[in-house]
Amino acid sequence: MSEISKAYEPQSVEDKWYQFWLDGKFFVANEHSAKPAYSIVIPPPNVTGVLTLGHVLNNTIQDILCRKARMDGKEVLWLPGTDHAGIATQTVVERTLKKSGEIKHRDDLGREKFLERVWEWKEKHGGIIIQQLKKLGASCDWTRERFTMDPEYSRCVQRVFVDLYKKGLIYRGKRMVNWCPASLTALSDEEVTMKEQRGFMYYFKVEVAEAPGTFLTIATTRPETIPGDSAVAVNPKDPRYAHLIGKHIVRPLPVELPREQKLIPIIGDEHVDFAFGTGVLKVTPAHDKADFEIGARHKLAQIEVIDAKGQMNDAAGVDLRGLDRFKARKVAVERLVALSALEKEEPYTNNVGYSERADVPIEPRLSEQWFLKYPSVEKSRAVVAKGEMKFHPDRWAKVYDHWMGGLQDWCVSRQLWWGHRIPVWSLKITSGFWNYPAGFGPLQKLVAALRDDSPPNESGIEITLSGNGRTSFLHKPIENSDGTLTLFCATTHEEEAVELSKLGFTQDPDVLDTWFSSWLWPFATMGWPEQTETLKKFYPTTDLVTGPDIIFFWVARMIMAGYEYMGDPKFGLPDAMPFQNVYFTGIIRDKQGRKMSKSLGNSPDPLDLIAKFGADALRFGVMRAAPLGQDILFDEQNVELGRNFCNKLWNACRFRQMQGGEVQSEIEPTLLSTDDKWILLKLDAALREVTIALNEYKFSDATAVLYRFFWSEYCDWYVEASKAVLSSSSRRESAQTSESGGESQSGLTSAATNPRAANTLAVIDFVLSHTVRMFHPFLPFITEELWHGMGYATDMPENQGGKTIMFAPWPLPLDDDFKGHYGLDDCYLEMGDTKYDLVSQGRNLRRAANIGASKKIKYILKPVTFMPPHEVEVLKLLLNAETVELNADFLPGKGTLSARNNLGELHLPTEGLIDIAAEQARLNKDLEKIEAEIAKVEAKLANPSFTEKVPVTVLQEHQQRLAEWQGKRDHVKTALAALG
RNA sequence: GCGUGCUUAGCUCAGUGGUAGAGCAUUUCCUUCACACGGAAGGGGUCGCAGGUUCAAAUCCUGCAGCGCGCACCA
Repeated sequence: MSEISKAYEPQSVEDKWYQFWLDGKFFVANEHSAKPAYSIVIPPPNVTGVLTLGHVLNNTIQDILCRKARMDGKEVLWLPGTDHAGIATQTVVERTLKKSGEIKHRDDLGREKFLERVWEWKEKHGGIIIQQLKKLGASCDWTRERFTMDPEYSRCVQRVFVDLYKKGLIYRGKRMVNWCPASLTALSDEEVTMKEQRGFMYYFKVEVAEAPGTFLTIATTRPETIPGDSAVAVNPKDPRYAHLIGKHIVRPLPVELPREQKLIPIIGDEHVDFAFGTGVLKVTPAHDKADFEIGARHKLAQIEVIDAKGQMNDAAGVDLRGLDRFKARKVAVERLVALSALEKEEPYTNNVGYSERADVPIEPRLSEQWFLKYPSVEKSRAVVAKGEMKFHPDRWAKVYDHWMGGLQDWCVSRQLWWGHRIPVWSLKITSGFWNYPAGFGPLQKLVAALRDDSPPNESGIEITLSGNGRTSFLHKPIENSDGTLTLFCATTHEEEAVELSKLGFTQDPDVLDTWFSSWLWPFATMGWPEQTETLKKFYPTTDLVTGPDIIFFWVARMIMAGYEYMGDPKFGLPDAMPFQNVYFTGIIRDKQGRKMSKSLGNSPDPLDLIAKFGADALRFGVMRAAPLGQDILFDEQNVELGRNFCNKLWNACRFRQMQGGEVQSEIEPTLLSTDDKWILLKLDAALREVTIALNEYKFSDATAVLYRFFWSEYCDWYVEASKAVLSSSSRRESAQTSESGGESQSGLTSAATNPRAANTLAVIDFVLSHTVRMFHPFLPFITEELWHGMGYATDMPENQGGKTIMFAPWPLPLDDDFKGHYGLDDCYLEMGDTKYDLVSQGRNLRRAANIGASKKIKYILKPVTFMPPHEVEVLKLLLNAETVELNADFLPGKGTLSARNNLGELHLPTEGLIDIAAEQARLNKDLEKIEAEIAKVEAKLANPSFTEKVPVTVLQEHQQRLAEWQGKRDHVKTALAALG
């Protein structure tokens, strides 16, 4: 702050200090530190993503928590990193390559070449979001940055997969999965969102084969799947249809098939709701989850009619073959009409599952995938239910519990290339396999293992093929329908993989769901499975800050992984749970309440906002608008307000700079004014409130307190009042040039020679140095600049604020000793408040008298008790008065406006300048209000049950209030009378 | 259907039993020597609706309505 600009310019400050923090290694966590640990792992953003306002919200909160923890003397680890985001990243790269005309399909490049391109893309774009987080001021330990596809991290993923496979928790199965026809991969249930869709319900009739002339009517929304129907189901209790069970109907499609090939049975199944539709359900086991289960119960054929791309296949018949499923729906309806089978169609709205990522309807599809039965479910559920791990706001605990209570196995395989390839190798064998010549080392072992019919555990056995201590896990062979066997072997070891390949095994082509890697994040980033010092020091982490939209995707799964892998006693950790507190942010929306989205274009670029207003302003604006647990409607005005606040802080410090004088000198108790005591007590209150708000994760409350304290209390009242001291002292010595080196630009200062002024500056320094520290977690850049610029760093020990405000101690509320020593009695709060209230009233009189704000005027004060000259000086200054004349016997004449409170009466003679009628109207309005209040309180006090039952303090309060209102009424009446 | 949150000033939101608050917007005045990214003074609300508990309800209870979110889902 050598040159003090009139307005704060964040651009010239922010990059400088960020580099300073990096150079000083202030973000680096020391796992050997004796300080208590505080840790957060970042929710890893998509490596090729860019910063959004959601990230700003999320990471500002984490940064506030970390910076506060550092100031509290904790050893802080904020562990950053990025996520490989399988589908999203692969899709982006694929689309880019297609756009450039380089490929038509990723097959044109092949797996390896394609992956090379994705890595190139990652190298090019991967750093962007990290750089953006730095712009925001994030105090992450960048030396520990991790990526979910780092070699060490990938090994963790493999290790966990193989371990769960060995435990029998991961299995392969042909099941109905959520298939995304756009991304051509299976998805987990969590990646499907239900959307309302307007369509039609089609009613078509079918003939009962055994009873010609008898027809059933079937209602369906998906007539294109008729060729895939292998039964018609009715409820066995349905009297309309029960007698038909066991008979057959003739399926209308495909039309070209002979009648006998289209006969499908009528079955009875409790699943059918006979109140819905016609009570007759077409069963398509290959294309509907519920139908699949009915099919399984009744051993129905699974007829696939839709392929992976969502197009009809040959089995759908000549009419539909090759058509997209939605086009096929129209054609199927046309065919039904042509057959006179369609009875009616009605507009119908139903919910359809959409792929969250690709935004296309999911196609339920039979396919072979890897599934996981979740581990450590009970512990994970209990820890939250019992409140050992706390969710904020806690209602999310219920959501979590509900989900944990209805867990479905997790489909973890994805038909993608970008991700962690599944570490399972398979080989289809025939009987000839058993006759391999003996002595062919590894193979013999394998054969021997298999011949030993009864593997030691149910799911498989551990073997070594490479012979160097590495092992693989050989799963129990799976029998195929053609009599062959498929062997599955899982390993984390390269050498074993080589051996397996030699034997003809091939690795599963699929990769794992991205969340299968990120659920290990809290410990895989800290060196697991080694027993690292980092894990010992920083696990379990303290807080997790994330959005509720990923509570199932990520939070719940991390808890389970934590228990499954960190529960091992060898770690000697106090607890296996990955974090002690989870703070769920709101979701950022635009000011119309819509979600931020690229297609709507309503998502401002945080970097633009930083460039325009500064990072501190963005942080403050977002924090101020983000109450606990509520969605945030974002408006650029919030950021503007943040900038204004920074500017206010800047200028308040600038004002102090201009006074010169010694920095942070001792405060002399005997010289403290009521204003000094008032602001010190207000500071004390603010410190308490902010500390409490932060402990409760109430960031918007905290910013509101900062704003109120600094702007409304410190700047609006204290600084203005302090000018009475600083300027009167200068007036007394007005002829003198300041001795403090020409710094007295404003002409206010002469602190060096005036002890009162010097003491005021000491109070200002005390307040500012506390304020700047209290603001630092929220506004890291400007506070670091001021900390050094104001000279507050100089007296501090090197590691406690001397070098950087980051390690300056968090300001504690004033203790009783301090208050006693400086005479900070609570009565000064009221004295200040009353004085400032009288000032406000006095200014109001000026308005009522239509006197311009800059005109110096004369007030007469009739004080209730003795009024020290200094207080009169303050009043004079705050009222912008030429004089405030003390007159205990003043009797207001006509045209004199008056205000009063407990301090006394303030009179403003107007010499007929006022609009009498307007003033009367104003006073009458006041009077009305006052009398209404008096009536209310009197009514209460007149009620015996009130006076009998109410606590004494409340009673007294009401009595006092009545007296106050009565006093006001008398005053207004007098004023009215004075007007004539 | 189940769960959950919201409904308070024109807007965005605080306020969990005892005198209705903030910021923005708005009106008027002021470019007074920290700040016009500023200062001063105003105006503006029967706290979604209906009951109940209580001396006392924006606040607690019940019901209803509207908006949002999550989960489940009937073809």
